[in-house]
Amino acid sequence: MGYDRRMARWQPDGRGRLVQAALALYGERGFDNTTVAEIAARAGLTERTFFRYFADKREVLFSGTPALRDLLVDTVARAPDSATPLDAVGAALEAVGAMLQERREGARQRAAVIAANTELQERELVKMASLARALADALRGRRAGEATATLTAEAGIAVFRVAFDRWVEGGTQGELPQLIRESLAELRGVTAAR
Amino acid sequence: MGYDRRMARWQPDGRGRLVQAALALYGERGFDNTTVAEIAARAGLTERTFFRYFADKREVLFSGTPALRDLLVDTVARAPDSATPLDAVGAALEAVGAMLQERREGARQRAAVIAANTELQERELVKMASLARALADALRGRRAGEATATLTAEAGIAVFRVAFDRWVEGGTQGELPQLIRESLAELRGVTAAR
DNA sequence: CGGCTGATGTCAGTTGATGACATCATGGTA
DNA sequence: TACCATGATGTCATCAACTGACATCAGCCG
Repeated sequence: MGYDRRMARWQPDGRGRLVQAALALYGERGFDNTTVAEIAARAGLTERTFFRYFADKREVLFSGTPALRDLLVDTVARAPDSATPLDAVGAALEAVGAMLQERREGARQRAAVIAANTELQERELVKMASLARALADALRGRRAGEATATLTAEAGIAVFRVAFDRWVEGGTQGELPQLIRESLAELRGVTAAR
Repeated sequence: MGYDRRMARWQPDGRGRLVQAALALYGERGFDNTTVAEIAARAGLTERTFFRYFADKREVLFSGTPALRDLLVDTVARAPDSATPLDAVGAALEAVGAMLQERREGARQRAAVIAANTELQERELVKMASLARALADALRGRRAGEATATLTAEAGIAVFRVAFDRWVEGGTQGELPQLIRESLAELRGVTAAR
């Protein structure tokens, strides 16, 4: 009932199927022991098609990055004028933290896959760097100085990294947004004059 | 006179020749348009030999990293007990800055090659991350707390990045160690409570 | 009907990377 | 002296990541 009998030429959402297939295979057999051909096969597609959607074998794990970037940028932009750059970044990080606190299991599974492979860690660094750049741009949009923007953004990403690691390691206890607040406080302590 | 007439079977320092050849070719024709076979040929060696010295095509540009790491770690270790973690990191960064202030042209040439290619930027991020980890370890050796060590180290690397960019962009003016001091001061301003 | 478009497939080729095995000056040792 | 171990290199074969050129064909639109 309600079934659309027109034969679609292909199954829908090839891209999404590739993401799922890759995540599963990387988790089961490891990144190195998985070929692109196998991913494509599991998704009912071809190797060539995989490379149409993703620039390379790693990129398939990072399809969520643009959404994170948007959330960061929007949150910084919405911060009140009275907020310092670091305040605005803190709010943005907490927003991302809240988003990940849902998706909890998915985020951890993905983190485990990445932690198991150097090449994937490389790509993760690249993505983090791109988020830092986006944050810095957003701060410049708030009239922060060039160096201030870069430093605040990179320090913020470091804060996120620390909090995220704690979150992943620390079993069920601990909510990511809270861990982010704590880490940010520690950063403030670290840089305070004696 | 003093000429050693024993025919060495191979030219000396194959590794060094590969580094020079790669730097030259990457600079002339770009990283992508250079094959490993070409690098090896210019060095009078074989593709297979290249991969005995370097894990991959990029790694050849980062042979200096261990020296930097050692300098950072040693400087942190030598910092007086009275120094805060951030003070110690600042001293270490300045030491590296002084080292690069020599080698000036070499450092810039290398930076230009890396700036021209995404894959190389990736690897640079990896190296920076490894330096951050080394710094954090050194701080833990000074009894800094876990999070404090990580945050200080990563913030320090961010400071270095900002200073280095300014140094590279800013023509002849500006000494790297001085730029590092300035950037560190800006970090302190950024994180100061209002 | 007929042509255009977009998602996919097919095929061939380049290159980065790795394993297995060969070569042979050097340097020590029987 | 003769011999053998070693280490740096070479040769060959192979895999898998990626890329370019071209083919297919359902659905849509005029």
